[in-house]
Amino acid sequence: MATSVHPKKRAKRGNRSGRASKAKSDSPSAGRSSDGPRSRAVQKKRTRSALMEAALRLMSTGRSYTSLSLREITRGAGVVPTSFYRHFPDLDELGLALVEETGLTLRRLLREARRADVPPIRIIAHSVEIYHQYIREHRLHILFMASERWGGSPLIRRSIRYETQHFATEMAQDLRELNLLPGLSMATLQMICGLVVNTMLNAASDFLDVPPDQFQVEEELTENFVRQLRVIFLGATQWKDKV
Amino acid sequence: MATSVHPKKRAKRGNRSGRASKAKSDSPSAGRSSDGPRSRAVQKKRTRSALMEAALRLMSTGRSYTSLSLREITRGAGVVPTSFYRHFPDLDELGLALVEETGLTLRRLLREARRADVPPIRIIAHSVEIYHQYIREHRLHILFMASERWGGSPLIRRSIRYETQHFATEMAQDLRELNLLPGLSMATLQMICGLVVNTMLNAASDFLDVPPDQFQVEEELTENFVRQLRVIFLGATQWKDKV
DNA sequence: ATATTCAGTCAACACTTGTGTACTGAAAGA
DNA sequence: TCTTTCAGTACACAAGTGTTGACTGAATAT
Repeated sequence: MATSVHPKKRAKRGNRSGRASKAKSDSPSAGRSSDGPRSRAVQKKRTRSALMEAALRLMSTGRSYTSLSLREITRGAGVVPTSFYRHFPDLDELGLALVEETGLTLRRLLREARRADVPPIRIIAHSVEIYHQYIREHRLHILFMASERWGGSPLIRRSIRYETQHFATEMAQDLRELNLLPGLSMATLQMICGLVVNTMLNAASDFLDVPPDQFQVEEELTENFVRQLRVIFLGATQWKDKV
Repeated sequence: MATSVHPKKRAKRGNRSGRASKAKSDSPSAGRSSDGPRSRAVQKKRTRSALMEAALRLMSTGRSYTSLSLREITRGAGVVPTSFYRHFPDLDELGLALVEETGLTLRRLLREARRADVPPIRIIAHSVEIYHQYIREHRLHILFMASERWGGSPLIRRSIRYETQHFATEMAQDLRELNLLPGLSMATLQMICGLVVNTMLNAASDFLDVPPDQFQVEEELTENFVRQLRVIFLGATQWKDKV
C-alpha cells in the first residue's frame, strides 16, 4: 500500500501466485496427514493425482504448462520437490499422464453424445449442449489439452495430436453408423471430423478465456460455435467424393 | 533513499532447457561491432530486431515463448542482459512487438491474395498456394502467432486474438467486394471467415510441426487443408440467413 | 568546443531452479 | 516376530533467473 514508492512496475507475466510464499522451506502439507485408509498403493495414487491436479490448478490462471516448474507443482501438491521423482521421471511425463486422463474423459463425452436419439435437425445443437456442459465440468483438462496442443513440449504435442486424431476417428465412425452424411467415404468423414474437432478445441479455448461469469459473452461464443458447425455440416452434405 | 525492501517475488519461468549451455559469461557479439553506418537510431533498431529475431530463433526448436528467459534472448542477440531494458520493459512487450510485426505481414498476404483475378473455381486452391508459400517465407512468425495464440501470456493472447479478428474482418470485406457468397450478411461472413482463419492457423501449426524435408507429408497436409476449406465454402454457399 | 544523451557494459543482489545423496518410519512381506 | 520395501523428507549444491545501480564512451545537441 503506502510502500509503493517505486515506479509502476508493469504487470509481469502470468505468474500471479497469490501466496506471498514467505516459506523458505518447501512446505509439506499433504505428505502423510490424517484422514482415510493409508495403504501404500492408494496413498501413492493420491499423491500422484495431487501432483497432476496441482499442475492443472497452476495453469488455471493463464499460464502455460511449459512455464511451470517442478518445484511449483510439488509445492502446490503439498509435497517436497524430490518426491516428484517417486511418481514421474520428468515434467513431460506428468504432462503425458494428463493427456491420457483427458483422452479418457473425452471418449466418455463421445459415448454420451452418441446415444442421442434426437431428430437430426437438433443433433448439432444437442451435441453442443453436451459439449458445453462438458467443458464446464472438465474445465481444466480441456484447458490443458487445447492450449498445450501447440505448446512447448514436442512430446506432449505429439501425444495430444494422437489423442485428437483418435477422437476424430471415433466420431467419423459414429457418423457413419448413424448414417448421417450417407455416401461419403471414410476418408472424407475423417477429414470433416478433423475440422470439427479443431473447431471444438478452438471454441473451447475462446470459451475458457472469458471469466466464468460473463454470461452474455458465453452466449455469443456458443452461438458462433453452433453456426460454424452448421456451416461445416452444410458443406458436408453437399460434398461429392470424386470417383 | 529508496528503502531496499523489494517485494519483487514474481519472476519465474521454466527453463527446461536441457542443453549444457557452456557459455559461462554473457557474450556480447553484436554490441557495437563492425559494419555499416552507426547512427544511434538505426543501431538501436538493429539491436531491437536482433532481440526479436533471437526470440523467434529460440522458439524454432519447439519451445514456447513463455518458457524463454530474458537472459537467453539477450544471449541469442549477442547483447548483455541489462541491455534488454533499453528496448522493452518486459518480455511481454517483446511478444507484443512480435505480434504486431506478424500482423503487418499477414495483412500483406491478404493484399496479395486479394488481387487474384483467377476463376472462382480456382480461387481456393490459388489462395492456399499463396498462403503455403507465405508460411514457408515467414515460418517463424507464423509459428509464433499460431502457438502463442493459446500460450502462456494473457496479454499476448489478447493481442493475437485482436489481430486475427482484424484479419478475419478484412477477409470478410474482401469476400463481400469480390461478391463471392452473395446474399450473406456481414455478420455471417465474419463468422465464416473466423472459421477459415482458425483452420488456416491450425493447418499452419500442423505444417510447421513437420520437418521441412518431409515432402510427402507436406503434400498430404496441404491436400487436407484445401479440402477443409472447400467444405467450409461449400457450406457457406448453402447458408441461408434467417430473416 | 563543450555539454548532454543514452545504448551497451559490468558487477552484484537475492532468489529460484533441477537434481543428487542420505535418512526416516510406517506399511507389506517373511 | 523380524526384515525389507519405498513414499516422503532433509539438506546441499551448482547453475540459472530478473533486476538494480553505477559506469563508459561515442553519437548528438548546443
